[in-house]
Amino acid sequence: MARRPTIIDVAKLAGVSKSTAARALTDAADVNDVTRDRVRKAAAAVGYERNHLAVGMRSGRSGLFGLVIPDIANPFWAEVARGAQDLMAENAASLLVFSSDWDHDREASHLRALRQARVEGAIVNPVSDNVDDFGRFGVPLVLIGSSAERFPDTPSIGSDIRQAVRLGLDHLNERGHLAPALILGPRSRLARARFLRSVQEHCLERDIDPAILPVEDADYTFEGGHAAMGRLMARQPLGHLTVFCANDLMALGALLAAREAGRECPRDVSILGFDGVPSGAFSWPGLTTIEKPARELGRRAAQALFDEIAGRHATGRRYLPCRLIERGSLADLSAQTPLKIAAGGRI
Amino acid sequence: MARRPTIIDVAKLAGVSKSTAARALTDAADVNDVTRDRVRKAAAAVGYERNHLAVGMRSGRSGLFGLVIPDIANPFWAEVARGAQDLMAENAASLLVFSSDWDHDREASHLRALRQARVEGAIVNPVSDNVDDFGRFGVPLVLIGSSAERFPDTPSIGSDIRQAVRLGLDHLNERGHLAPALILGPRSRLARARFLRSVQEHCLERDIDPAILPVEDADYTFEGGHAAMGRLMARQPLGHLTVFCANDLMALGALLAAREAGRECPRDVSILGFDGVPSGAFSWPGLTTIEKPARELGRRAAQALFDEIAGRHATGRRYLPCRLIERGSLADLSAQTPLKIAAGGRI
DNA sequence: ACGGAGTCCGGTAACGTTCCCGGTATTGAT
DNA sequence: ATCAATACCGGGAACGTTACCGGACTCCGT
Repeated sequence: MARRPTIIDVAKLAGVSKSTAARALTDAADVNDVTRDRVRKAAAAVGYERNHLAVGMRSGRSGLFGLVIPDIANPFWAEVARGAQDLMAENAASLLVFSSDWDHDREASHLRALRQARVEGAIVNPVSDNVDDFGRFGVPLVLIGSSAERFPDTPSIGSDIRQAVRLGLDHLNERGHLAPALILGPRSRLARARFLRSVQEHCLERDIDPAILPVEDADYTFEGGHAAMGRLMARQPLGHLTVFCANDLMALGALLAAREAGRECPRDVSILGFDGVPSGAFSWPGLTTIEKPARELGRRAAQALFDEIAGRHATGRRYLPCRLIERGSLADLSAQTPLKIAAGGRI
Repeated sequence: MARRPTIIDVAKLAGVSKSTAARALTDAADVNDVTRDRVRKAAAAVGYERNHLAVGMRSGRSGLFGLVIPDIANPFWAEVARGAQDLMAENAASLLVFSSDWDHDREASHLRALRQARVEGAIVNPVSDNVDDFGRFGVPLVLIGSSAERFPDTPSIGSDIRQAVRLGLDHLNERGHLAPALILGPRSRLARARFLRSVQEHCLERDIDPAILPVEDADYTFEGGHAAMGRLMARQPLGHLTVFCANDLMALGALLAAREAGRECPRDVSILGFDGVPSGAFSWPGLTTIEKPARELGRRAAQALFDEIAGRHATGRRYLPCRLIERGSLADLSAQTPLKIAAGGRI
């Protein structure tokens, strides 16, 4: 188990000083070409590989970055991680990944680990309410996800919920669904408020009273969506039922609830999801949904971090547009019920 | 933008030498309790956080570990990553995550980055055939996944395919499916051979000629499974068709193909998957499958790494058992076709 | 009073790298 | 032949931490 070769070993073999060896290997000036070549050969011969710990120590740049997300096993966050990581690899940087499980203590602990590792920057989906944790992080930070809105002073990136909701509602409208029921997340979550507010705004634009939309609360889980759909069907046992769910998991739960109740999708019920999880492609029918640009979110967050480090401060929040994915969970009601509510009241 | 406080700042404020400060903060002996307390207070006061780069440099232990997998966005590998990362967090270590995209060059590049970061160990799902890359990695290594079998000299962990196949075949048997068709991966993949061999072994145990099992090749994708199922149905247009797929994605593709052909699952076709991806829970019917212990795989790989570092060499390959998840994609044929093939060979 | 054991602390070196500075050799111009 | 400019190289310091060693002090038994 031999010691790993250092630059001194390389220098010795090449017959130069370590300073020259370092210069040669860092493509710096002030080195003769033949010397540089000799050093390169020597480095290859002894199997030298630069010690990034030492480099980081000397230069202050560790080449390390951090990513703290709720759960790397969650497909959305996995995509975000992938995007961030791709950009890191392109820039010869490495990414430390942590899962916080929506737990404040765990988050704090991971942030501490990040600082101790002397990361050059970090991307975080904040679960903590403590602004100080981020304001005084001491390292360039980019927040990501809807919960980042609580920290206006820190640069952040998220998907454009307003645009997404408009996209969904427009699409629903085109297909003749004018007043969909809503299955939302828990009242404590910021994302719920933003989603609901966007729906209300767009309804008003269409002269629809938002108050007529049936709303059910759930908890962003499959089971929650299943139960909420049950309540919705109890409230409206007859006629076509259209539901706009605040995430795909609840939409899939709603889909199952409908089938169990003997109401077939898209014949008797229409379901629109929100997220773009892969599972939506394999349900029956396939889930029509609005896809968040997860991977791009990760890439852009990483890019923002690089920009920040390079001195291009881009504070404030940036929104990335979402995309509609049509599969089969929406009925086309536009023919059979022509403008039932629209221009003023023809049946 | 003040400089980050070092242990010298702490020592100064506490009125001790940096040696004493270091001792106090590392819970070492040879330091008075009141002194230790004073140092702790001082550290908190200046907001000191230990520089892991310097520690790693001095002690040779960086606290960093590496994970190189094909794709962090793939749900199976995301689970593996999560398991590994959980164990890292429990041991105050950090995990560097890389996606190789099944690309040799990318893999090599990531391994180099890992060595330069002076990781204490790495978990790798090998894509490269080059034994040297791993034999001379220079850092404790644990391989993971079926492709690791090519490297018998390096400790590795994988799911127990033989046990998994027996589980699936036994379950199929109990429900009256004696000779399922097979949808396998590409012939180039090692996992295919192992899967097929296990099926053959278990068939022989039951006095079934493996040669009578219809086999179709695909490429582990949804589309591949879809096409393979089409060919299978063309070969056997009548009667109940039972298919054992080598992964869940192909199984879901097969499910769709069956439905498109008007053959209802589980009435007309039965489909058994292999992997345990989340999407299988949301298909219709839910996909009965054999779940690989992905998260546990990650945990155990990390544990093996720690063991290795602690000097407990555990070379050789370890297999983790898989688990059957019953959902709805298998018909129960045991009543209607009582032992049609069993005792001796009537078709 | 003295030696020895024990407790606590400070100085120094070392980890591997890069940067700064000064030194030598070479070149070209006068 | 001399000087200045240039090209190239080596020595040393520094980044922040911990391990090692030795020194100072207290306490106790003789």
